[in-house]
Amino acid sequence: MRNQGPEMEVVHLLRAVTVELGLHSARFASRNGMHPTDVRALIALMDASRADQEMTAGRLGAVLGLNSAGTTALVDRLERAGHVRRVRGKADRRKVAIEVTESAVELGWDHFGPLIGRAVELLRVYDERETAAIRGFLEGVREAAKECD
Amino acid sequence: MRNQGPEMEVVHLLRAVTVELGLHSARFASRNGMHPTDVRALIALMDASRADQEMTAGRLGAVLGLNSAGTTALVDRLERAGHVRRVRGKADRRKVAIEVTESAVELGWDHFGPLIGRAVELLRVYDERETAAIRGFLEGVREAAKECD
DNA sequence: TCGAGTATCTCGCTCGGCGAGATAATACGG
DNA sequence: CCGTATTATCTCGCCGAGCGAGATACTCGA
Repeated sequence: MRNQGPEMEVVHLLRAVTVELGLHSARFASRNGMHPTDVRALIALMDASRADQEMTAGRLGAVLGLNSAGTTALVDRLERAGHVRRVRGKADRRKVAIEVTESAVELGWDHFGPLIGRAVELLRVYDERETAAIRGFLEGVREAAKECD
Repeated sequence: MRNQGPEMEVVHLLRAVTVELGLHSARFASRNGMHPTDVRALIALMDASRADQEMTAGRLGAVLGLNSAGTTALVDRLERAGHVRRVRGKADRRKVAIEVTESAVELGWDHFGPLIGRAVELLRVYDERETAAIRGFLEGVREAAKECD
């Protein structure tokens, strides 16, 4: 029942990929004296900056599943390491916007750039229908993971 | 330079999938009073059992990147929760083989089964060439993550 | 202006993981 | 066989990430 069609091989492969990508992030973390949570925080911050919306301390904690105390400690760590700046909200001065520093972006690019480059190379060999299949499968899994709660 | 061809969209999508799968594991962990590391340990143990090779305490710690003290604490936690059994090695009595209990397997299947089922469904709609593309891309990314260290 | 609401921070604590070293079992040269 | 080096795991003491509770600082509606 819980056994292998040929599809299960791909499912295990996807899981292996997530494990390997997790280890890749962990190497980045330990090389820079950071913890897994700090890396997740930087990724969330860069995502927000790419979407051109400001990330406050509270929203960051919510995304990472931390409470306010843990979030403060996290931002303290990142700020002490120079990866992040606290900027008091101009409109609402209770809020604290968190901005990644240029040095943190460089650091991240140095580590993740080569991997991203190779992934992009991989995609070049596929035609439109194959690329659509890859995109469709990934989107489907993302939705499924969101909904199977 | 570090900007968007249409390929970058797929790369970001893959990253989003790993984030979502991570959150799915985290839900499993918190629902069962476990920590992320405990879930990773159970996955490693089930992988080993699927490959029909015994997992010792030391090997488990190495896979997870824990030292011996942390590994002992981890196995203590899992054993206390009834997810795992310690079995002294028969050939080499220094070694301690770790076996997942049937109840842990059931627990894992209850949580991950639906997601796996939906992923398998997704794959059914693709023909052989599309499936090969998905497999090829995932294998390529796995290799790239391993090699970009 | 006052009080309710909201965003962040401080304090004290728990517990996962680490380093160092103890213990137990095996391997191996003499 | 015996003693010593080696290997696998465990024990002890400590550090630090993250939590709960409550303090602080700011905003907004009445």
